[in-house]
Amino acid sequence: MRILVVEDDVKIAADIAATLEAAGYVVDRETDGEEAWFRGDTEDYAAVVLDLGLPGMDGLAVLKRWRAEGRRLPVLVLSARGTWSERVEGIDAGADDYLPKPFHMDELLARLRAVIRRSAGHAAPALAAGPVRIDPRQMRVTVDGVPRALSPQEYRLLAYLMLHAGRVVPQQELAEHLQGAHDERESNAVEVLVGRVRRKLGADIIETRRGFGYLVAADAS
Amino acid sequence: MRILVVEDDVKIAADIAATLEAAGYVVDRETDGEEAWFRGDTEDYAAVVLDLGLPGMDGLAVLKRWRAEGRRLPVLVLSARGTWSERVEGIDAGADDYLPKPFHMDELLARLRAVIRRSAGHAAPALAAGPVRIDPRQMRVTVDGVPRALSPQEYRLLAYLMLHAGRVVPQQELAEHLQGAHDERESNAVEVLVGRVRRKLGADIIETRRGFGYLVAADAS
DNA sequence: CTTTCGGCGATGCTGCCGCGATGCGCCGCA
DNA sequence: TGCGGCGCATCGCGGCAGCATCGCCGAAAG
Repeated sequence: MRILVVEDDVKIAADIAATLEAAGYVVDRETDGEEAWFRGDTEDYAAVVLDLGLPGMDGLAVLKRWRAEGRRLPVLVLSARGTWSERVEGIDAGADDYLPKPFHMDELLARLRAVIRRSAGHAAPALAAGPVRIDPRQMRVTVDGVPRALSPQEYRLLAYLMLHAGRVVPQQELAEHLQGAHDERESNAVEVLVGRVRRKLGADIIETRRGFGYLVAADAS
Repeated sequence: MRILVVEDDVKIAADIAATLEAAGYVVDRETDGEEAWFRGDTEDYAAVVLDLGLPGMDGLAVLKRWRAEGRRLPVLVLSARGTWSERVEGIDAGADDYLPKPFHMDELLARLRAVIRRSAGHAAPALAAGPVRIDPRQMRVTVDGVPRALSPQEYRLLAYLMLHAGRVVPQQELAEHLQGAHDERESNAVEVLVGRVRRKLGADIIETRRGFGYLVAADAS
């Protein structure tokens, strides 16, 4: 398993590389954005660990360029400033997961494994839960094979819930994911959005856990 | 949610405490490093806000001592000297996040929430005692495999008792854990809650120790 | 301009949770 | 041995938080 680590801070890069190598991966290191893009484009990696603050070309730009070309290799984004808006930006740019600094190496390993496994399981990373299927590349949603039109926000809500299928997601986490700023409970935006998705896809897709959050059941298979 | 604030500057500590309490947390304050270590070691906090410059025992030493003992509670480190080397030092010592002074209270709140959520999602193993199982991801409780619906408070009560299975938990400790506002015994909230959990899960799950507290038996295996 | 989207306030409903009242069992005490 | 105090169980009720739904409107996109 080859992993590309893109990180300009030498000390952090060395730490990550040591950890990954101890876990049995083969690690290539890169510090410059442009160079990183080239290597990710021409060589074959099981995954990329990508820092956002880079010389040459910004990490987000590298990621977007890969995605624009159709490169679908798993990318785990690191960022020093773990604000939610940045996280949304990273995910929107096509990151498979996001890890805010500081992090524990154990967590990096766990998430990296998850990302690789996910990409290995289905080459086309389509999410499915019950009768609902999501094709993230086309941004299309089908229920029992019948396509349904969702607005961008509705799509993001559903995708986030299905990405975390089997887990109760607090409404505050949803609110932060959809629009980073607003923390205080001053609107019912999430509830309205859930209602709209339910009307379009069916009421039984998203389950309400009063006082906890919302839940999309994971496939029993 | 109980938070331990370790900060020797009285004014700053008061500010932080006021902010956290306004956000709904229950705050314990500590100024001495040695004392802070003891409280963090013996009591149950959702997170710790830890200043580095302390009398008695240095903040980093406190943190390292917790980690050396295997205490995994989330720690948010504050420091007046926001140098990068110090930050690395704090992270290496096992801090979950680092916040250089001066900071905005909003940012403290945001990071604290992130730290708590991360620890809740990651470090929550599935609990089991007798026929009762708790799935923290789905916030769901099953008895002999049959799911039972619990309200948030009921869930927290049961989770706390099962986390401390095999130990008699005083009801005052339960009351403080559920919501520390009410100091002295002026209500029977805990007793009512225990009764409701019993009615939903079975009377023999939670045992009463008159005059001492409540007990969930640990698995004999 | 038309249309869609997303946010907001209003309203109603369900069920959570706190509280007082009452009852029961255990203990100490005269 | 009867009595009263204490700790806990149980019940019912009311306030209100949490959520669903509706309708409106400004903004942005086509």
